[in-house]
Amino acid sequence: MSTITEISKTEFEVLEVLWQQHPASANEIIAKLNENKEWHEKTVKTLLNRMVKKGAIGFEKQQRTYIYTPLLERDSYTLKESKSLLERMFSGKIAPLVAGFAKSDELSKQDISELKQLIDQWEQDND
Amino acid sequence: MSTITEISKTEFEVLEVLWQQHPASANEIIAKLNENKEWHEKTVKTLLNRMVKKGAIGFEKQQRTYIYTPLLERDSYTLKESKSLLERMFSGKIAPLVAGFAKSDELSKQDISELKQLIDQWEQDND
DNA sequence: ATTATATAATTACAGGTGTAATCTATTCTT
DNA sequence: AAGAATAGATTACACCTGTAATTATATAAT
Repeated sequence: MSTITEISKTEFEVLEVLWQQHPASANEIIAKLNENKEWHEKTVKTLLNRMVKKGAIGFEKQQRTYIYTPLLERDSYTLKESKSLLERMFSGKIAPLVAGFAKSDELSKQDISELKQLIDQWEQDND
Repeated sequence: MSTITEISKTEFEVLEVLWQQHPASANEIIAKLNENKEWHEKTVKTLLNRMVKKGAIGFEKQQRTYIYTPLLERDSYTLKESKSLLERMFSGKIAPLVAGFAKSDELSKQDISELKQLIDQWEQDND
């Protein structure tokens, strides 16, 4: 529910596949993770365990195996993290972050058009 | 020079005041930090020490005391961190991050106008 | 029923972090 | 000169992280 939960970067990667597809067993999660890079089964199990303890995910027993589900919403978690970064390095403002990308040529035509789209939408919704 | 350096959140806070004003002695840094919240002198010294070891800051001896200087550019560090977050949670795209803010009403009229400004500038500079 | 196998729980372990206290060498006071 | 104050160096210490190995337990196979 409320995002008091702190999760680490690797824990996030595991949670990510659970967000994409849940509920899921440890083995399903491990298989999915291994599509991208090598993950040791034991490592993933440890991370799942830690996230259970942190309350970031929950599970149901399906006989001997556990079927996990996220207890944390992706959107609220990423928003919290984004706000934290903005707070820490850009006085909480979004523009300086975007300016940093612009300055070092990290923005594509596509990015710009997506941003314009968002702004248009915002302006329609507000005022 | 090249930003290989990993610094922690608290280290960043200390480095922040050094970026604002350098070179500076430990005491000057401590004084500045304490304008905002309580910082124990020993803690700050430890952090300075660690950053020296990491190569994030350097110093010159002024008799018995050290005068510190950042060896890391703020802009490149914040850009690196921003990119890292975007990579990890938004497939490297900026728009979804901004969309998250919009969705939860975290954008002000001011933010929007700053973003528009940036976009205009970008369009002028590019194509 | 015994053994092999699969799952989860517990333990490991080095390196980072936040937060200091203690030790050591030097400089300022008196 | 002797003692006090100070700056930096070293040590402390619990908790988090990344990365597993080991152990215990339950189930499947023979």
